[in-house]
Amino acid sequence: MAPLDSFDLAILRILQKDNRTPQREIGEAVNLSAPSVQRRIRRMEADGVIRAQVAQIAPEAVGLPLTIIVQVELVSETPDAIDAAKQRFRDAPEVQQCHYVTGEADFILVVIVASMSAYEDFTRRMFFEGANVRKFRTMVSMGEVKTGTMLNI
Amino acid sequence: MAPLDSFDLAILRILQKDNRTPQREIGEAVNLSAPSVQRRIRRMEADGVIRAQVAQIAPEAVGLPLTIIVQVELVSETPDAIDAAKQRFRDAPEVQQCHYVTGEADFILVVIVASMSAYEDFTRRMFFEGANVRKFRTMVSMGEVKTGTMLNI
DNA sequence: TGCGAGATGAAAGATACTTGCATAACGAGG
DNA sequence: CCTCGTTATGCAAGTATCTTTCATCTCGCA
Repeated sequence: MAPLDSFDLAILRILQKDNRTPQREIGEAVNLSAPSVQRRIRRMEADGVIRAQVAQIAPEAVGLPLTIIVQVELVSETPDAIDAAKQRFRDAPEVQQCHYVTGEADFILVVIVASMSAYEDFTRRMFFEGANVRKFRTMVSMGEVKTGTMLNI
Repeated sequence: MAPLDSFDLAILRILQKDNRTPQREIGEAVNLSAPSVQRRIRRMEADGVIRAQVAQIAPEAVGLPLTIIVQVELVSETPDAIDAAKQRFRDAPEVQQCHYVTGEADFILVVIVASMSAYEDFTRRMFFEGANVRKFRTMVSMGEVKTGTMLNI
């Protein structure tokens, strides 16, 4: 995997703001022809530098107004138990983000749901029924101060 | 703002996975012509249902391998103090996500940085120097189990 | 100096996007 | 029950963008 040069970074800076910018326009901004821009984008996609190209949807506009952050602590922390928990969280459609972390908690989840009762249902499926969870702490978001992935590159 | 019908939701389901799917292809999937698909996408952009269309970049590929979740507790919780903190976090390029939450903490931040010393520098700018922060708790991500925004619609 | 790998830009061809227009569906009001 | 106005739709044509090809260039290295 070839390292990224300053052209690649300049292209990424544009694409992470708006990936529908025409290649011609990107080329003008970075001093490269449109085909060159395209080849670099393709290479970065193949290398996994660009993970996906997506539309970001406002959750409240599609009936999912609740964002909840959850700290999860496991009972058993054997590798198998941790892998099982990871798989469980990965497969849950309500889970937007999940991090395995150091510190007092084992996992931090960002969950988006339609209502509190939907969240209650989620906790039952995820944290009870032999789920190896010692305890979990719920923090309800009262406001999305900042969202998205705008890397500082 | 017109409510979303099942066509809109079907289009969103496709776009949040891959927004470079051709409109013709989307049209075939949802039983609509390409121009209709386009008009619906434009309307949802104008209404703010679609917030942005972006490329998702792998942080570690651009020299930002550290993801850190921070719980922040303020000293003063007057509206002015809270707004000041929000503005501070919003303006910091290292902050990817910031939620104002209920519970023991006031804010949850997701911070992406190049190194621990970059994080230390960040904490000095954000949490010291008269920043109205009583305490903050750092949790370093040992693994991104799941990332992104794939709403369950 | 000469070679080879890799990247580049110009141009042509293919694909996708956009617009104009006539028609059809839906509601509100007579 | 009908008519009208509003809105959404598909088709077709025009425009812009993307993609491929190919000749050239650059750079590292022998």
